[in-house]
Amino acid sequence: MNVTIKDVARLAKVSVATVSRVINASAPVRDDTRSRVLKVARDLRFAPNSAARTLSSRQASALGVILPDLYGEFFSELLRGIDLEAQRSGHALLVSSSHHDAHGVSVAVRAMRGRVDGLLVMAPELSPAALTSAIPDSMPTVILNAPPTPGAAASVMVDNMGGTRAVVHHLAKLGHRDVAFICGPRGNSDAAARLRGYRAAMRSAGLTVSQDRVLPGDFTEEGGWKAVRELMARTSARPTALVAANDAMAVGALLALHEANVRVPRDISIVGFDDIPIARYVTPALTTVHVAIDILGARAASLLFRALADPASRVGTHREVIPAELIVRHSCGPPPSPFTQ
Amino acid sequence: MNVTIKDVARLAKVSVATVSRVINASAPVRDDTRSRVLKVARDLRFAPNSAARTLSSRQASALGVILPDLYGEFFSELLRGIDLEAQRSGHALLVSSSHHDAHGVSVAVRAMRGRVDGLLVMAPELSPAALTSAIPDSMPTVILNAPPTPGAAASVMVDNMGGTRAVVHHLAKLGHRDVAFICGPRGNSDAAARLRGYRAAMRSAGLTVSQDRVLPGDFTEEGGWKAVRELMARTSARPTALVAANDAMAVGALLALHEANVRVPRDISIVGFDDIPIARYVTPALTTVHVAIDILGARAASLLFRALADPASRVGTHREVIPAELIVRHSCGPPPSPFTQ
DNA sequence: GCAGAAAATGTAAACGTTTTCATCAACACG
DNA sequence: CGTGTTGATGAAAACGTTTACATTTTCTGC
Repeated sequence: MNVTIKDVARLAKVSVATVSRVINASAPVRDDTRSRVLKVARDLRFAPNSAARTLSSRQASALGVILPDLYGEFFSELLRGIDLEAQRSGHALLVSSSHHDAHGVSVAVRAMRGRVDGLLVMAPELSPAALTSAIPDSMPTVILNAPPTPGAAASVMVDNMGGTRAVVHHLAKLGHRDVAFICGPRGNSDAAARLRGYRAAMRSAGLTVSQDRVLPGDFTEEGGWKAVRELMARTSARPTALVAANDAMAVGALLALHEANVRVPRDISIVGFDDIPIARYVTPALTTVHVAIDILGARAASLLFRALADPASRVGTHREVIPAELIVRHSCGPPPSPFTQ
Repeated sequence: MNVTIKDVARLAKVSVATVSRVINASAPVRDDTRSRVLKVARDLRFAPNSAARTLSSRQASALGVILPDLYGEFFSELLRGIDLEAQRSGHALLVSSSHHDAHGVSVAVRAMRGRVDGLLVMAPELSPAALTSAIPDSMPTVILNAPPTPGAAASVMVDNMGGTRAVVHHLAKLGHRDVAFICGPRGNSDAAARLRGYRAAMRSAGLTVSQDRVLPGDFTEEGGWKAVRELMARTSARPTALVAANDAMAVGALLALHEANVRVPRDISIVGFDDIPIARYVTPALTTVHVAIDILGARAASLLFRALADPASRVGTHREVIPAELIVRHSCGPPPSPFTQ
């Protein structure tokens, strides 16, 4: 078997309690004793067993991260931010993904019981009610990208509305009046917020949103492509600008427009959301909304640590919004003159 | 406190042993007893404490993943593959990144002691010797992207040599004779293997590699950009093709060439390695080498499970190579005629 | 050198499971 | 109607730590 604290104690001729005190610096120990213990521990390559430690101290020094998926750069950035913050305070990261429904999430949560001190949960496809019932009240939890949930200590979200609002204002300032929107998947809270932002901004710019200007989509490249194909097949006049609820769809839309020989931005303007790395490289480079995903993760982790340190802060449902910033590139221009169209 | 197995036992009027047997189906229990226990467990929302379970059964049902970084799509794909395989066999994933030196890796390894059954380690910047001393002999370990290491159960790696070889052959077939190479960071084993592949393929194509055709690089976009700038500043004739050790550098090189008004592929051909999503979207689309990173992760996890299940397979240092496939896009063409240059 | 205080160390009881071994009931067999 | 035999259950000992409490040692001031 592996070397335990008892082996160290025996060889250093002290009690296990003293070894524990040396290892954790949890109580004063005489210098000579300490160095003797340390030497034995090093020689034996002793490493405390985390399971035992967790069980005894009721402290796992680990965070659970529950994600819907791991596909694409969004999640690696998110994880990177979380990991950064977790490592600063000596916490390990237990990651579990592919949880799309309430059952999956609650299974994942149960599996984390006893291994983590708190939870970071992102479940955009779950209804608020489902989310509430999935998170355990015994464990501090921070929700990612969803409104504050009863039972959670806090929630961190992207300023979806602010982002789309900035986008629409930008287009309005360029002179666009007929701006269509490609939606994200039904039931996804980010998608819903972005649609709300679009509607609100259009209204505040004095523009109307007719029903046929809200196109269905699903956050995939193919979805954006299909939406544009459908739009192009119509006989009615086409919008002068297109707001996609995310970059992937914007990229797909760009492709479809290219195939239809519609020039961007001369004939039509297009904007995305997320600022994925690809956005910079498509032609024309995509005007979009940038969100610091790593910061989102780091803030969430840091809020969780706060809740962990201060039990009082576990009740109030704190809400934090990560700003979204308009990045102007080359996919938007003034609307084409009706006479040249 | 949280509800424990004792609470369930008390309410169901059985011993804790019986509850354990019901929960784990580890021994026969009479039907009526089982359903009584199950009902109480459900009512109490009992979830077994993993730490206690691990301590008692010496089985963590978790895998440790140690990575150098979490930056970019490579790692999310890798994690996705690992997670897929881990979830299939009910294992959790403990992820730890930002370990660039031997000390960092061994700290991470120690922190995992008692929380995981085995380790997946990727440490491209560590020397084989450092890697060997960092991995604990008490824990089955699979090495990612590095040659088989003494002490490890297995290693899974990308066919770096085969990939660059395919690239060079492709260029040679197009007629190129003067092919330069932009290296990855010094001390990185992938980078070294790709350089070796380039050298070997050049030799076998009967082409010579003069020292000034091997340009330093560092796997970053900026590194590729700088390498090309440096190349353009030279007074000597420039190569007709450029092999970058990864896509990021190829993208940077593309940018520098564009700035220098050198047309791709007419004036110079360029190839990358990795097939990152961006490769498809740059102009011209990048010819590169595709590697199924998720498969790499999944295979590694599956090898680790094998080692876990069969202690005998922990000794032989099994080695598995994930194929690398040439993807031809638009960044390569025949070399320019010397008369038109 | 001694009483008392303070510092260092030891003892043993948790922590929540799994698992070995013992017990007990039911049951088949002669 | 005893006697093995089997199947279900319980009691208690691990697992490797931390930590409250008890004990011993060392210091302080006289």
